[in-house]
Amino acid sequence: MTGARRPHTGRRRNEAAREAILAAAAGLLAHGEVGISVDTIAAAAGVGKQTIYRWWPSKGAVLLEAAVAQAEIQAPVPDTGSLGQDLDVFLVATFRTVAANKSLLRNAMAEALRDDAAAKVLKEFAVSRRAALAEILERAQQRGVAIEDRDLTLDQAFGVLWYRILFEHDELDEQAAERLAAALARSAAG
Amino acid sequence: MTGARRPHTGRRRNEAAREAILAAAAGLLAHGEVGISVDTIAAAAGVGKQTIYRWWPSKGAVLLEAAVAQAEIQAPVPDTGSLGQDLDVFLVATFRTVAANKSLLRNAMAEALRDDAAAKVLKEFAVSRRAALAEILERAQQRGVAIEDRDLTLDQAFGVLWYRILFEHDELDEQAAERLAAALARSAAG
Amino acid sequence: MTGARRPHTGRRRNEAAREAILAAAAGLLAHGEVGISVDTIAAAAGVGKQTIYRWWPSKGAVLLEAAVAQAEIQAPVPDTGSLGQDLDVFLVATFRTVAANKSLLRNAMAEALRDDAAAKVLKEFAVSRRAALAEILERAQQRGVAIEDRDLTLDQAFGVLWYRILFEHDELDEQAAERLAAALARSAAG
Amino acid sequence: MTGARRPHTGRRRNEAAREAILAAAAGLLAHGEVGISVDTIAAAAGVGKQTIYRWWPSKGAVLLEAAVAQAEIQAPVPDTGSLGQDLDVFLVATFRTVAANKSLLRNAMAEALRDDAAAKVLKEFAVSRRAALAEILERAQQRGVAIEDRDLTLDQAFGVLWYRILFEHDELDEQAAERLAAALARSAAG
DNA sequence: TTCTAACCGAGACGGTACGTCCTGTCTTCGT
DNA sequence: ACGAAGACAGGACGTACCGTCTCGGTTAGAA
Repeated sequence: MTGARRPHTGRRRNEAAREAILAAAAGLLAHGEVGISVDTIAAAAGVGKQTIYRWWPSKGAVLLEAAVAQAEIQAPVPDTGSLGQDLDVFLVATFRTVAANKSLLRNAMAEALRDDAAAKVLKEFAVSRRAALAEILERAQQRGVAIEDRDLTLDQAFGVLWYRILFEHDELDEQAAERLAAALARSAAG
Repeated sequence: MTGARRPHTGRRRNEAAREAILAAAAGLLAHGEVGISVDTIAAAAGVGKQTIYRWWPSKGAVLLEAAVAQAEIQAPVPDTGSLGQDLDVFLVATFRTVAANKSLLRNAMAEALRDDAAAKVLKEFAVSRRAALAEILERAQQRGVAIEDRDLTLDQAFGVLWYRILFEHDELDEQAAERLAAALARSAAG
Repeated sequence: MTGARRPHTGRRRNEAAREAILAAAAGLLAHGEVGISVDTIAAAAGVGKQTIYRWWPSKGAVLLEAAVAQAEIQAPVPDTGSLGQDLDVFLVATFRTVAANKSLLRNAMAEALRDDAAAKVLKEFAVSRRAALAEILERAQQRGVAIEDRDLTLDQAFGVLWYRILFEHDELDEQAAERLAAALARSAAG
Repeated sequence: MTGARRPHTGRRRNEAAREAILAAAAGLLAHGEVGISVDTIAAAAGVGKQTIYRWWPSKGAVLLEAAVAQAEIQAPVPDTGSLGQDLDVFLVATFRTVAANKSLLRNAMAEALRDDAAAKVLKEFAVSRRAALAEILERAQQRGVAIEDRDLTLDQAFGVLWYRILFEHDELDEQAAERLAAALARSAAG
């Protein structure tokens, strides 16, 4: 990765360097490494360490930004007209993405637990994901479906997700997503 | 803490030293410290570093064992004859203990994500807590209550718990426990 | 000593740090300490331990370099026209310097016996001192004085010196130097 | 070496254990090892560490005693009636023994430089060797040979010996011994 | 056009923690 | 009382990493 010679951009920020850093970080995170060091990221990106610290406040912040950028789910919020189906589509897509980025997300959480700047990024990510699911519930309510406890429903969805990411005791496959969707539909619109 | 002179026990393991180490580790964990070092633990316990490494494979393993020992919930599995009530009692007690040990559990997870030995201890802890809740559901089934998906119900309970421990976006109070208990009762015995 | 703030030198080696390390090491050596630790040197020099290990292969190598730099005798090779007088002047000066640095030299030898890198430095020092004395003998030969066995004469001079440094059974004063000079003159130019 | 089962001797000191310790220490010393630890000696001797510390004040003391016992030269003080011949015989025998135990003696000196108890043993050894050579000179004097400076002559002999042991710049063979003997004869009885 | 300020790769630096090794002491259990 | 075994407190070792700093070089845009 070091080989990619980037042209200097004079006194403007070098966007290519920024991308190389995030790419290198994402690569190391996804690879499941545990002790990722700044030197390693810098070397993998072919970048000086200072270039990292010029733009991010700490190692954790870089890793988190890389993780979030990587895990950013393309899954658009579905709108099938049925709460059950919306939940199912959303969760199946979410589980799929998460399963593909599991070690990255575990690493992200590990960083967030030690680094406030990283925690902030992870929380923003979580908030944006919650908003997507909240929209689905919101629409159902507007259609007249009674939702018992919206926040708790969101916690249950993402709680199960993160619990399985972190404890690895059970699968993160399509079937798991569908069962969770069904349970949430029962519980929310009890 | 260093002052506590312990009698040597010759060529048998010194149980007092073991306890001093776990107590020191638990104290530091509970205090919410983030960068707990082995030297700090050793100094606080009045112990040589080697005595820690003689009995635990890594720093994470000590911290986890200390955390688990500390968080080990006394809450006996309730048996009120009603699933809803059992869930309520169990979760209220669990939330209370967890709230009192939140930073300890966050630290524990941080260690577990970096250290396999620590992860093992945390998983054993999780398994034992799941077993307690599983017993409640089991008894309900034996009383004829139809439980839709037992494992998923357990994941929902502990998922919400850990999600709130780690993301700190919402309370871990009695009311939250009761709302979760109600939702689980609806969802499980739909 | 720690207080002496040194300016950073960017990516070039910081010569001031190098000197601070050698000065700190020499200070500890001269003080007659026996168990000099790298941490102690680093602390005394106001330097990180890694800065020592970046430039020296081992503790012994630093200590030896410091010892040699310190003991490097200013005594210029005398040229009085008489072998006996040259020997006398050289040995008196050498004995004086050695006596003033005895514990430093003992420490240096202790390191050299345990550390190959240190041994190398000590040997280079010994070679340079031998060369100085050899020059005196050489000049005497050119003047027509018959030297029986030059290498052995050198060994006798430095042998007596080190023997007294290490075994401390006898003085290293001016009188001793003069008696040795006389004996060597007798023996060499027998 | 551990295998050699020794019978317990009840409450009397076990002489076999003492010998096993010295033998193990001598073995390690002769082998040229540099970082000889007490555990290593104890294990090689099939002995508990405490058994070593019960009888010797420090690691260095054991090693030195072992070294001295090993190097103890059998060479009886010769009495040929001629100073030159006596010196020759004595030094040739001494050099031979020393050459065979060089790394042992280097190790011994390394210990002595760090351990006072060891230094004491080494000095006693040196004194006894000096006494042997002094006897030769004494007898020559009684025969009417004028000895210029007896102590210095002793220093020259043992100085050259130790200098070559420690700096390893030249041989310790028979020829070296003979040349030294000749030089000393010239120098002493100038 | 020249100057200068911000960027970049590189890597040394002070400092903290790691996990290992060793010393000399202490205690148990067996002879 | 002694011996084998080995845990213990303490402390040094050499390595890894963090975040800061400076160097020497490049380029964009202000003077």
